[in-house]
Formats: sequence, C-alpha cells, structure tokens
Amino acid sequence: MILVNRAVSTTLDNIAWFSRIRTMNRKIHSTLSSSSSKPDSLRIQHPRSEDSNPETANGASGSLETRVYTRKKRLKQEALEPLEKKSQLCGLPDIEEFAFKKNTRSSRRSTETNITVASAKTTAGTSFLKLLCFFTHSNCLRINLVVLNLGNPPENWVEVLEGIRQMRSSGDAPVDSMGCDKAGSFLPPSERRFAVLLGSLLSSQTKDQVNNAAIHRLHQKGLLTPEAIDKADESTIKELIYPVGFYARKATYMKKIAKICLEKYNGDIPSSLDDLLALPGIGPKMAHLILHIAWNDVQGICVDTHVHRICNRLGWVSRPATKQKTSSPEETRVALQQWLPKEEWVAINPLLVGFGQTICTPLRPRCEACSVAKLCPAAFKEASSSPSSKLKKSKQSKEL
DNA sequence: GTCCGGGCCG
DNA sequence: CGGCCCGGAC
Repeated sequence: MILVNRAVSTTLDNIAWFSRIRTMNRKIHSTLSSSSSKPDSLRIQHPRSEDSNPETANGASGSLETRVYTRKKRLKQEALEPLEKKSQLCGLPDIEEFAFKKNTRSSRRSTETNITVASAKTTAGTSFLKLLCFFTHSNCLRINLVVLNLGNPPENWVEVLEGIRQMRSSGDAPVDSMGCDKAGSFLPPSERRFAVLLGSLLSSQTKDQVNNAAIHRLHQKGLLTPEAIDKADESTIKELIYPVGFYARKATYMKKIAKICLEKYNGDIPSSLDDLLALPGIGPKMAHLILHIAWNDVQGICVDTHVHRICNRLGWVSRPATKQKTSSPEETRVALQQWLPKEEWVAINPLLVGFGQTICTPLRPRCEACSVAKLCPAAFKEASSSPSSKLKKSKQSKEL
C-alpha cells in the first residue's frame, strides 16, 4: 500500500514546476475520481530523463505501481502560515493531504529516500520539488510530494554557524549539562516521552540545574508517569518542583496534561503538533521541542528568546517584505524555516541557546569574545537593546 | 528594585 | 495588546 501526501510550502508564485505539480496532482486526482470509493492504483514516473539533478539517481528506477489513499483536506485552523495560504491561492488542485493520525508513531523516517524531482533557482532563492519515500512502521510505503522553498539564505550563514559551533564546543553552556532531552532516558518509550514532556514544561523559564533537580525529585517519588501525576496531590507536585519559576501554574498544567494523556492518548503523549499545542501550558516553542525529542519528528524549529534574539542580531530573519526585525518568536520561526535547511532545524536550538547563554547574551553581548563578530551586523552596536525594545519608562542612561 | 520569560487569560 | 505567575539575574 502506498500513501500519497502532498505538503506544499512555498513563497513562490510562478515557478515553472508549479505546472508540474499541477500535472501530477491532476493525474492523481483523475485516478482517484475514476476509482469511486475504492483505492486505485497509479503510476508515478520518475522524470529522470529531463532532470539534470544528480540526486534523482538515488531512487528506485522506472515506475512505481501504487495504491493511493487520501483523505479530505484537514481544516486549517490558524492563519499563521502565510506561506501555505499563499500556495493555496496559486490555484493548486486540492490533492488532499494525508496526515498520519493516531496510532502512527515513532521512527517512521528510518527508510526515507529523498528524490529531487526538480529544482529551480530564482531571485527568491532555490526551490526543490521532492519526493520523499519511506516505509511506515506498518509497512506502508508513504510518498510525500514536497515543495521545499529555500529562501535566499543570508550571506555567510554557514560560516557563522560553524563559528558558533566551534565557540560552543569549547566553553560549555548550562544548556549542555542538562536539557530536557536527558529526562528519563532509562525509561520505556511511552514513559520516557511523558518525562520529556514534563521536563520541557519545567525547564522553560527555569535554570537547567533547578529543572534537573525538580525532575529528579519527581522521579524519586515515582511521579514521572501520567497515572502517578494524575493521582498525586497538586500541592505535592508544587512542593516537589518548587524552585522552578511559576511552579503553581506548572503543577496545574501537569495535572491537566496527565489527565488528558490518560483519557485521550492512552497514557502516551500526543504525537502531532496540533495535539501538543492543544495541551494547557504548551505553546509553539515547547511543542516543537517535544516533537523533536520525544518523537524524533521535525515539523518546525524550536524558537525561544535566544534563537529569536540571535537570529535578529545576525540579520537572519526579517518581517516579510521588509528589513525590520521580527517581533515575535513565532515570526522568527517562520522566517527562519524559509531558508535554513531542515537538517539544521533541531541543532539550531541548543546551539544558539548555549551561544546566547555564554556569549551573545541578551544584555551586553560579549562581541569581543565572539569569533563571528566580523560577520555580525549587530556586533559592538547594541548597548542595551534587543529585538523587542523594552524600554518603557526607564532611565537607561548609565551603563555603557 | 527592575526586568525577564512561555503561555494563558481578559 | 498587557497583565500575570515566580524566582533569579542584573
């Protein structure tokens, strides 16, 4: 069985291969519509003959006989992805998106094959039309037709990233000693994931050591499972996690999340972005983090204030059609995802967080200690400002 | 003493 | 949007 998926994300309006997608989608469409309710078979040909890209060669050759299942398009509930909206306006036919729902969990990317069908360079950057093929755990071959748009990456970003990596490899930042990724690494999968979720919840707005200790105390009391949290007193949880910021709120969230996990997810944690976001106390930053760590699934970049601040200092992100800094982490996330290759999406967070803790600090960044300062537009410029100007009524006249 | 932070709530 | 939670870093 083969599942066909189209995931489109692009900022480009008029690229030649849009017509290719249209053609392919029409093919799929007509195949589907002629098949009444039953799934039908479909031939997808590799356009290798007209494709000069060497990557094409790594796929299976010839054609694939496939069965196609689709499902009706999911309702878009948020308007935050201008890219997707735009692509919808381009008049692409609605081949539905096959989203893996419940019961489809971990490790589905192990056998992924990445075939570039076409690529195009434009003033807006480079875009690829790719076929991503992989077997799911239930032995379905899943095919994703993906339009990847790499917007114009900033000059020298590779060099900058490499420089930061080197700075980070020597002096170690707090984030290295303990991220929530270590939480419960000794536990069975489902419990480990729950522990990861708790760790993420606690760790934000909190120093890592404090969070580490809190997790440790919870573990000692056997409170790393949804069942245990559900039964435990909220006040008990409060006391155990106490030194973390917002402990009262977080204890409440933990109770609610545990209950939801038990009732809706059979004691596991949600595996989709949307379902994670629906949990109380879980916003975009933590949802992406949890998806990375617990499910090894990369839907987006985990952008916290460090990533937000540093990307803006480096001039890596800006508001659409302007050169202004992005004003929120969410905006930064979308902008960053437009050009940063997906391979870096997971690594970028710990990298920049650590960098932000040690060198590119919010206040008075240590540009003199930064090896990539010469490539940084903001180097030696900021005495007291960061992306969000936060001088309300202050008398910030002293201090440098 | 003031500001910070992720997410929620009004 | 801006206030709120809460401890800790300036």
